[in-house]
This record gives sequence, structure tokens and C-alpha cells, in this order.
Amino acid sequence: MTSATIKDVARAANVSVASVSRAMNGGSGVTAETRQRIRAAAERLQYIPHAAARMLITRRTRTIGALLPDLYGEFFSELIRGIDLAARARGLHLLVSSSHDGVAEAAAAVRSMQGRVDGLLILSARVDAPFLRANLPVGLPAVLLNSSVESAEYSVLNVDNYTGACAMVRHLLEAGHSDVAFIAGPENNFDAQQRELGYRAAMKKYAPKAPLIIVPGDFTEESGGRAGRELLARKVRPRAVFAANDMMAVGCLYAFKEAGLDVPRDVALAGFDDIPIARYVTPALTTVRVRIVDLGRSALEQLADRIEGVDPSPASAQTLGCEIVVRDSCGTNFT
Amino acid sequence: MTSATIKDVARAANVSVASVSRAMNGGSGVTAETRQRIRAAAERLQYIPHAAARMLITRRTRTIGALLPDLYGEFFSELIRGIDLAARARGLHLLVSSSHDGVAEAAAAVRSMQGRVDGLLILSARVDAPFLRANLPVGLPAVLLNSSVESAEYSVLNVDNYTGACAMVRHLLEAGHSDVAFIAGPENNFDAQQRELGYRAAMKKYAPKAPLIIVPGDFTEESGGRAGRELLARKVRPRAVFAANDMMAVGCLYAFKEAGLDVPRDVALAGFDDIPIARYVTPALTTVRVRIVDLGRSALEQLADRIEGVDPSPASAQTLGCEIVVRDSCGTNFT
DNA sequence: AATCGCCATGAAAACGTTTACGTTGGCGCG
DNA sequence: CGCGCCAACGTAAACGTTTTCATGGCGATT
Repeated sequence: MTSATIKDVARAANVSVASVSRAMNGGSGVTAETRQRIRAAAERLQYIPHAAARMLITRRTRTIGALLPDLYGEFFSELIRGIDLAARARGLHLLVSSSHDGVAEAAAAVRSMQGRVDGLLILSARVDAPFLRANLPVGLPAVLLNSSVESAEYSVLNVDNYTGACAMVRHLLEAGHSDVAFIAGPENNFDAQQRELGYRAAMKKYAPKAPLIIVPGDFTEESGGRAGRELLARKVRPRAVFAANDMMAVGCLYAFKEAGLDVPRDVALAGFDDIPIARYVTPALTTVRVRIVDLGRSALEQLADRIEGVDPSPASAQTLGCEIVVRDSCGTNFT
Repeated sequence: MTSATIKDVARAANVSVASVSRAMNGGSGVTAETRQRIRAAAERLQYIPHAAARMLITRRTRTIGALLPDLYGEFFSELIRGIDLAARARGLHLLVSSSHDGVAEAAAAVRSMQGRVDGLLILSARVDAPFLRANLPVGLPAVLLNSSVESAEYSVLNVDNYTGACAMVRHLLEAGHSDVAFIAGPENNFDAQQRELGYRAAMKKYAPKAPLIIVPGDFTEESGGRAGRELLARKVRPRAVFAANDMMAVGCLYAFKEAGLDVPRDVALAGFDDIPIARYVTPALTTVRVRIVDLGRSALEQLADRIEGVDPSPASAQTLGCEIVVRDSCGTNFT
């Protein structure tokens, strides 16, 4: 009926439950012969240790929780894939809670995970240091992804948006485009901020005389379209446009097409993220690739290390590189 | 140091642990006055019941497990989103285990979830009835997604691939295309099989004299490209091509473009799934949309009902409809 | 040959909760 | 006035493990 317990195995192998526990876990403290006998009995009875009982006594769940915002598309799946892969490699389970954008929802999610996880992976624009102090149980390890919090208490893992944006702007300028306009992302978004900073820095460094042209956007395709039309309405059209993410670049591309412009002949275009769509629009979009799987993997491993106590450093702020991928939309792929 | 237990609350409220348990859970068996006192004490101590202890005695985890293959992109994220939304609405947690394609890996995943979940959501091409009988603990409710198993023991939830494919073929024929070729999916894939069946049925019904042209594919973009070139090499080129999924349609589209053909003037094209890319290729791809979020949501609710025992029917085979979305690639959007 | 120590093993406590059961007291009804 | 019932509450067992401590046996050292 109900599955076999450690007692059943003990009885079947003529030993005490303690020996069964030893044989199944550490392996030390039992003869090779008895261990074999116990293992055989366990196998025969299809014994699987009761997870809850083990958690109760061990105070460890072998589970990590992932707190995610309402993500769309490839980013989400790639991130989860990376996390899941690394988790499985370490024998950890993954409890996900996604689609909560509000602070209250995030707080509820953290509370409900209380006691079910050994650590938390958090990716959320809304989460800041005060929130964590208020809602995170003390002693629960956490790793923050793409977050602006800089606290000694939590370790964060960011994509190197700044350097990536710098490199892209530099590429566009070196390709001969005299000026580069920038379509910004949401103001409260950390990634977006870093990318804009990169743009500004690169412009100052590599084209100090060119004007800084920045139009607002919010990472959606529509905002990209709006930005594109806004740029076209200007007296002098920029030679190149760099959008803070691919979706906006795509929206901008369609706006340009509609206006009868040829990309990249009339104006060069570049995005950020390298979402799959980037490859398939015409012309294919030059962009900055983020290795999302690696982001997830690194985050999990950092968290796991913290849990294991291997990494007792108060907090490490790590950064993951990204690379430029040149396609047709920037006009340097044919020359 | 360590968080408060039920004993601490009991002491603080001057009652026994039993009363605390009653006050926190059912609410019956305690005076309103004492319940309030207990709730206050719990609040003050920030008491959160220890999940593991509760699981141990209750034999319920309030968690459901999702077993997923190595999915890519939008499908994955939408599915998870649907599942997660429904789970949160019911106060259930979500334990995911993705990225395992092999049978052995799936078996290991099921085993490792043993005792940590109250039910399983399974989406996997490799999982069939014998596998389930061998690996699924008896009495653990499970809902299968997009699966071909027809067993009274498990309930399945499928997308209505057959009807969707039928409708698309009919649309292409009624648009005036005299014949429709089909790019098939992987042989062992249930969705692919149903779509092919739909194609065959619709052709027989609406164009009984037209030849059945079926070229193999495996759902990848490359295989779509191969199929496209194969179709072009034929003596008589088909007027329309229906690919069993969007990625193959995209591959096919690029093959046609490379050969100098104009889609949809020279040949019409349609896909299946409505992945985001479909909107962005040129011309935009006509396809069959699947409401993936609903798929996830329905699956979870069916599973939850089974767990609650609300739905004691041995197994229900439900089907989720899909709709045609007409864009430019099939040539009927302008006429 | 006696003693020491080590190693395998068993007994039992502990983890924090739910719940079946027992105990109290108050109150209605005969 | 006494009997019994019911509601509120407490006591303790139970869930299945891990782990500490005790115990026994056996080989080695003196």
C-alpha cells in the first residue's frame, strides 16, 4: 500500500534502522557485507527515503527556490535551463515561483517558500536591499541576478551590460557611422541603466564631438517603433541607432521599413540580448549576446557554494561577460 | 536564532500546541478570543509552520512537480507561466525538472521527486504507458501533456493538432492553391503525427484529386530548409507548403528566398505553433496558434482536482482547441 | 593472559507538526 | 439537585529519519 519505510528495510535486512541509515547515506560505520545486504533489501522493497522526514531532522531541504518576475520568451527558458542543469548536477531540486511583479507578491512568495528551500535565487527589478532585510529570513542564503543592490549581505550576479554597450557603440563608430542614437529602456531597470551608461561612456570616449541622442523606450516593441519614428522626425537623422534591447530594435526596424528607409544602407541598427528573433528579421539584427544559460548556471553554483558554506565570503559581486554578434543590420558585414 | 516553533507560540499565548495548531489551521475547536490571542502571538514571533514537519504528519506536500523535456523558447516559458499562475491561485508550489530527454533521466527525475510532490505534470515524448507503470509510484496522480498514451490510469491533455491542421489545409485550398505539400515532423512525436493525420484527412476531404506530397522533417529549422529544397527539385512545384511547425516553415522560407522565389506569390507557406518569430519573418508567417498558457493552466487544474479527489473519474482525456492566424505568407491576406 | 581500544551495531532521543483521545467545566434538562 | 452532554482545551502518540551514545566483541599490545 504505502511505500516502504526505513523500518521495513531494517527488518528485511535484520539490522537496526540506524544501520540502514548509515548504509544508505555515508556508508561509513557499516561492514561492506552488511551494507550490501541492506542495499539489496532497499532495492527489493523499492525503498525511497521520506523526504519530509529527512528535512525535518536534517534542517536541509536540498531544494533551492527561484523567484522570478513575469518574464517572457527565451530569456526565461534559457535562465531556467541553466539553473536546472546546474541544480541537477548538484542533486538539488528547483522550486520556482514566477510571474510576480509587485513587491507584495514577491514578499508573499518569499514567505511561502520559507522552510522549503535552502537558498533563494532572485531576479526582480522591484527587490532592493530594504525589501530583502524585511522579508528574507536571516541566515537564508540568496543570490541576486541583474540587481543594483550593493550590500555586503547578499551576493549579486550581473551581466556586464556596461562593457557590452560600450563595445557595440565602439563597433558602430569604427564602422564609419559618424553618430549613434540610443533608445533607452525602462528607467527603473538596472540593465537598462547600465546599457545607457555604456553608451554615454563610449560616445564620450570614441566620438567626443558627436551629439548624444537619447530617446526613451520601455523594452517593448511598440516603444521601439515610437522611438524610430521620433528619430526620423528630427532635422538630421542619425547614421546609426543602438537600442537597449532587441525587441525595441525590431520595433524600430519596422518603423524604418514603413518609412521607406533601407537598413543598413540608410541607417544602421543594433540591439541587445540576441533573442532568437534577432536572427530572423530582415536584415538580421546585429546585437550583443548574453549567455543566459551561463548566467543561470553561475547563479546556482554561487548559491550552492554559499549553502555548502564553501564560500563564506560575505558577498561576492560577480559579472558575466557578453559578446558582440555582427549581422546585417549594422552594415559592416558586407564591406 | 532559529525561527519560532509552534511550542514557542503556545508558550507565548498560554495554551497548548494543539490549540495553536487548531487556531492556525481549521479554526474550529477554539474560542474566538483564544484564537485571536494565538494569532497575535504567532504574528509577534513571526511564526511560520515548519513545512517539513507538516508534510511528514500530513502526508501532503502542497507541491506539484513538472517534468519537462529540453524545451526551447516561448513554449517553455508560456507553459510554465500557465502552470505557475494556476498553482499560485491554489496555493500550490511548483517543483520543476526540465531538460531531460532520455528515458533514464526521466525515470531518475520521477524517483527523485518521490515524496516531494502530491502530483506530477508530465510533458515528454519518451514517456509512454509502460514507463509510467514502471516508474510512477502507485497512487501518485499524474496528468500527461501532449501525449499519445491512452490509459484509464492517467489523464491526458492534448492540443487539438488534428483539427488545427485540417483547418489550415482547408484554408490554403479554399484560398485557391490547387495543391498543398506537407513537411512532416519527427516520427515518434505525437503532435507531429496528429498534424500529419489532419493534413491527410483535409486533403482527402477537400481536394481528393490532388496528390499527397509529404517530405520528412524533424521540427528543426535545418530540416525545414532541406525539405524546401527537396520540394523545389521536384518536377512540379506545389502551390502551397504546410510545415508541421513554425521553425521548419521558417527554414523552408529561407530556402525559397535563396532560390529566388517569392513567398507568397510563387508559393504559399504556413506553419504551426505561432512562435513569436512567426510574426517577424518576412513575409509574416501564417500559422496555427496554440494557447500554451491555457494548456499549462488546465493541466494544473486537472491535476489539482485529481489530488483533491474532487475528480475521481479514472482518467479524462481533454483537448484544447487552436486557431488559425492568417498573415502574409499564405497569400490570402491581400486579395 | 589481561587489558586497552576500536569498530560495528543497536537503542533511543530529537526534529515540529497534526490529531485522536482524555479531561475539565459549565449548562440544560429531568 | 443530579445526571449527562458538549465545547474548549490539554496530553501524548505518531509520522520517518538522523545522530548521539552505549554496548559488545575482537584484535593488538604489553
